[in-house]
Amino acid sequence: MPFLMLKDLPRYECLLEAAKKFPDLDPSAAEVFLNLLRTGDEVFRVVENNFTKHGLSQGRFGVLMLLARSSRTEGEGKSEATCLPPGPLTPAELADAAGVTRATMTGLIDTLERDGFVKRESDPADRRMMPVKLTPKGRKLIEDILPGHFRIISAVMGSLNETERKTMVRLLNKILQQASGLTPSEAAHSGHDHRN
Amino acid sequence: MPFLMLKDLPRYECLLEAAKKFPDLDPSAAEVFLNLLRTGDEVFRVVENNFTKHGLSQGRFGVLMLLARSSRTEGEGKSEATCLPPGPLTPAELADAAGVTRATMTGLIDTLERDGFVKRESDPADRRMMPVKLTPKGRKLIEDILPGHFRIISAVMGSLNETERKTMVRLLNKILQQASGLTPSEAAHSGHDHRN
DNA sequence: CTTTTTTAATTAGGCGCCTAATTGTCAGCC
DNA sequence: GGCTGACAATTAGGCGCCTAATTAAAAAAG
Repeated sequence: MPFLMLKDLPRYECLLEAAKKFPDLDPSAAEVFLNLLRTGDEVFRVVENNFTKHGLSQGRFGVLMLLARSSRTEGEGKSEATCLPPGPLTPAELADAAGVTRATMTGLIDTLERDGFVKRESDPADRRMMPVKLTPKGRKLIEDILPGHFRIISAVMGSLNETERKTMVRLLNKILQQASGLTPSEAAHSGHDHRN
Repeated sequence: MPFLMLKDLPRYECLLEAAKKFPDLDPSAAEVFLNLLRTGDEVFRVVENNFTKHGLSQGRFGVLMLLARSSRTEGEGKSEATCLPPGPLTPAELADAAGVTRATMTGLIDTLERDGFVKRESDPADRRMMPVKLTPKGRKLIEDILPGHFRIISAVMGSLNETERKTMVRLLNKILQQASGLTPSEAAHSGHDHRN
């Protein structure tokens, strides 16, 4: 999540000091904000670092995961373990599930296909569709990576007990809810909507 | 923090189910992990969205902030409100403070200078140095953006009370500590950094 | 049936981030 | 003096992400 966050966060006293010049600055809110992005960045780097060893990135890994989750239940009736519909997925479905644009997904699939991890097929029923399938090589890669990936996640969260984990999830979701309400382009100011 | 995280996180039951196939998967750890990255991503998008309206990005904003914090105290003795040494900063100092490589910083300064927000100067004492200074235009931009930026942060964190904010910061720091120990540069013994 | 609209995927072009290699400068040592 | 190593900044090339424009095909409207 390379987003240029400060390596060394300002101390809380600095935020208090800065708030004197900026009445809109809420020191404790800013502190949570900075720590959230800083920690997210660091955790992101740790897992991405692991992917790099296998020639992947977070984005490429995400695509393979979605495909693996989808195709694991192929032929079986339900998708209990994957919570995803079975069968190959289209670039549009992958983009929506991953939260990136379709143009971005095209690029990801391009390189994944070039490296032999996935394969584009054609849908006879609708020739606009280009369903994507995992190749055996891609399946092997994801299965090789996953155990280590899970161990890393477990290690990173290892200092939190179950109660703390529940608390984290609850508070993160509160923030996510608030942020999601502000995502649609210009809901910037608190409460005022001046669209023409 | 565009890192391709799942738009809809797997439900906890799905993680439990998946753990049957992967003994290394710790469901509650994975849940915190997914929520952390998802929330970080969303918050990142909200603030970045605001920057975009002013023709900035998170990275460009970060550089301007560092320069503003540094130059605000120029001439005065201390840097209480900024916690940064006064005067212009070199690309290397900016890169270290921002947590990006020097090559990345060169690119950021390139576009910021092209747009007239900063200016490269030359250091007569050491001609390798190219200290960067904020232009009046750059200073005006950052001062125009900051109030809205602070209001957005305040709004995003608005649903957390002071106790919850303290808890978040404490738990995030626990995670950050663990994660920092797993980054390769410091993870190896002796903490020496061979980058560059 | 033909035209228009919608939709899937891609292309084109830009920025931010990276690593590796390069250029220019300083500093130490013969 | 001249050589060598360290360091600042940059360049070159790649990936991931974006928006806007394009192409092709299906669906809807006349």
